Amino acid sequence: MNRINIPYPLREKRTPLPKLRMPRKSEGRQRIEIVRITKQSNLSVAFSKRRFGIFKKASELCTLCAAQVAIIVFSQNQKKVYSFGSPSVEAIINRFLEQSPDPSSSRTSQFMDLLRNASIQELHTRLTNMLAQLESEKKAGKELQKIRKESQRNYWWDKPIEDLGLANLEQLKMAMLEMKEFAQKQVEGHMVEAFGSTCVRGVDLSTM
Amino acid sequence: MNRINIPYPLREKRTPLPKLRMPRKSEGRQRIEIVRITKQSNLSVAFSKRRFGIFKKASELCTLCAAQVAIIVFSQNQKKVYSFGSPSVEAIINRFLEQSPDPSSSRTSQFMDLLRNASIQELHTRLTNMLAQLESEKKAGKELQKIRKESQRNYWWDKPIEDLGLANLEQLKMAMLEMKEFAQKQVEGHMVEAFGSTCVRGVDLSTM
DNA sequence: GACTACTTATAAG
DNA sequence: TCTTATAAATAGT
Repeated sequence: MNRINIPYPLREKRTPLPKLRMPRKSEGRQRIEIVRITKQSNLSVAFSKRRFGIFKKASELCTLCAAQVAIIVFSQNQKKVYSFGSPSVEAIINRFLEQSPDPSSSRTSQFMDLLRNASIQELHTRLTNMLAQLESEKKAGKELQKIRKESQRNYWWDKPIEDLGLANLEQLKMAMLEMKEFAQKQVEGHMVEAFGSTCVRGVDLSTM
Repeated sequence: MNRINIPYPLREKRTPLPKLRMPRKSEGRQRIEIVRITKQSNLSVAFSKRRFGIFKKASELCTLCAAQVAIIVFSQNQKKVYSFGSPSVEAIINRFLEQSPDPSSSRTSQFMDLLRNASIQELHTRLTNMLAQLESEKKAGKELQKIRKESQRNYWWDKPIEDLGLANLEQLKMAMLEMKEFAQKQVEGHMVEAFGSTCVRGVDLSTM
């Protein structure tokens, strides 16, 4: 990792004898699209490597910045759980849950809670997934619709993206409309705040 | 990031006129020890960058490997909490704690009710009005925006909710428009369903 | 809030 | 697993 990385074309020039130059032993790391990996073997190795990478990064963040971090990862089939926590997953979960705001009966508050905790990221992630899924499905020319037992489902946002149906998409649309409302509320709140009034707690929206 | 990285010594050789060669603009990234950063300013920026990096990695892991990930980060002074969750932090925490799902009290259930109770017509009307208002607010608020201490934040999702500025709301709006467009396309058109996956609950915990 | 030149992560094999 | 070549993250400016 620490060796000087000489681009191949340049290195090639430094090799006088074409016959002697080493053939590429590998194409090296290739850029990949952030789309569901289809090949199971690739998925497994990527999952391991990346999970490890994230945990390592988290560990570094804790040390470098005196932060407290908890990470929970469910594998694809949800058979396994991997976790990282400093000082401990449970301690951090408790802290996180403690500072949960009281449930409110107002629609806006409910929605704010949702947004605060997950929704933008969640929806965005799902959107990305859906687009990717749609593209690949188009490419593959598949249009098979499986009949499934909807009855055993819970809520659509708890399901894998590929399980979303038309009715669910309508709900998604409505959810997004609600988000717009939320945005407007924020603008209003922003204006108010600028004039000296305040509110609110310090939990933020999750990232994309 | 994607540009070819030509090692400086080589690039220098390719520059015939010494006078014209660019002086090093920076030392570039330096290796650091994974030890608590003492300088507060450095710590802050490192915290932001790395936190973002981890969340991004987590997001990628979710998409690439169909994993479910939750991350909670308490900042150094523990004044702020940052979280990432796909599908949601709470859903994953619940799974992690192996709590029995209680649909009637969950946020997703609240959200479901919220969606059920709203009429599309109503939301559309309100949406139209809100968009118009948002536009005008955006222009009118530019001045106020400047006055606020937006100083060195990078991404809106890094901010506590009360700090969302108009520009950030614009991004939020864009994200929502994006999702809305997609949802409508899907509703009007076709939805591709794939394989039926089932909800299993994780059992054995393993840690890194 | 952008850059640059590094270090680090990782896709392929 | 292990290596290689490249993509991506990021320390310092």
